[in-house]
Amino acid sequence: MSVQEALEEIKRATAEIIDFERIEKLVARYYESGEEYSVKFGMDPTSPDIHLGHSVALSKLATFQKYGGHVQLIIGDFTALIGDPSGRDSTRPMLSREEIEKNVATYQEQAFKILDPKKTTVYYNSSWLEELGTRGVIELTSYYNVARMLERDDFEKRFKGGVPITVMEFLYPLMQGYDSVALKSDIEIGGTDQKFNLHVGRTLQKAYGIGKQQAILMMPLLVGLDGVEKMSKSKGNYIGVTDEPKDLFGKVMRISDELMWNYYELLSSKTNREIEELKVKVEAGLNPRDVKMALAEELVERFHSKEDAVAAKEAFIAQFAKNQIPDDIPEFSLESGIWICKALQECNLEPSTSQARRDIKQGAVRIDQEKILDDQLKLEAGEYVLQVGKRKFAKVKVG
RNA sequence: GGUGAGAUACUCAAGUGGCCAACGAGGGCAGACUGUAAAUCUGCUGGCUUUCGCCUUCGGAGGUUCGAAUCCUCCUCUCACCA
Repeated sequence: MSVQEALEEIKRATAEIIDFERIEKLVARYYESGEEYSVKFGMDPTSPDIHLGHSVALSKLATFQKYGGHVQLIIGDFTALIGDPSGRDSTRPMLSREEIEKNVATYQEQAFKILDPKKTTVYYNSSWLEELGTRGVIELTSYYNVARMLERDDFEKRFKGGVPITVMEFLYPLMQGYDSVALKSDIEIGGTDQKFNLHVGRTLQKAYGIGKQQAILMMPLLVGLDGVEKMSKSKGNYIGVTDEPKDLFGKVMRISDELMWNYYELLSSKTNREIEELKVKVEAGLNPRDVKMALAEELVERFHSKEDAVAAKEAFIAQFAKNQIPDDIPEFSLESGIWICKALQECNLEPSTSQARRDIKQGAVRIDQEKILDDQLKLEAGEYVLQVGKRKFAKVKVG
């Protein structure tokens, strides 16, 4: 792979790059002399739930690792105590030590499913921020002024809107920036929402005179399953990295064809050339479904295993292409003569008997593949497979 | 602190005494069509096996009334303007 191609891949799907010339030089130098450069990425262990959106930056880091980048993975255990104000309309609640430590463990585990451990060094920013001391903090704060701090979008909105901003929150970007000073990072990656913080790192590197300024590479926010809003837990449009293989596979299959390419660029480890080839094939008549399946398979393999990926794919084809009943469905024992609506509720297929009635009327309920329309039906002794819609199944033993 | 406006289901938002389990939109679920895609069309979207019935719900607590989401009182919270 040529330097040019490597750079193209680094640039792929980025939202914005500051000082790309520097990245060009670093990569070129690696190709000439094999000398590595450092790529910094900070993870704030503030939430226990990680979804694909969080893995976008990690995927980009993995790309850098292919082309001479050594990753500085910073666990923001100290800054998590403060809470990143980015994109927030109010002060973040502080987390306890225990919560943070628990999150750190999950984050690290997930990160190394994507990153090459041989080309990664993990740092805890408490290790230098804690010993900075009051004197150090005061020095740090002298390098930035209030007007510039208030320029940032979210602060400006809050300030104008009369929503309180604590002085502590001013410290957050300074400390994240100081990480870049401490580690003398060459490049830093972050989401577009990190723009301000990333710039502070650049500014501080200059102020402290470490002899270089980091290039900045910003990744766009991943769009969720609905294809509109950014992926987030609270919107319910997320794909969790700890989702079961089948769920993960199924969720990826539910994204639109358009969005699929976006996911490919942001998440897949495929090269630009490979992705281009896929696009050409689809143009030529290949069913986009098959391309989507390949993506689903890749992601399941990344977060679980090769075997899980193959199994998930087979199960998917059996269930949806061949209309077979999946084999790992939950089983329940029920009493003879139970009302069908009650049974559906008992098996967690329906939230209420009222909802069950409505679904039966609409022909959404099947017993052993046979559609039923009688909402007064009672189940006699025997074994049945109950189904609601295309995705919800339960095996029941009546009697 | 003063004045005014507001709080309705997952979200936005109608409704100002009975026709209200509550218009409409979005979202969600389901059906048709499909590739579990998108788009489109259709239905549903509080609970309860007496389902043209019963019960609970319109910020909270009381009250008026045969009857209240709607009127009155107090409370809580949000927003706007003024100071």
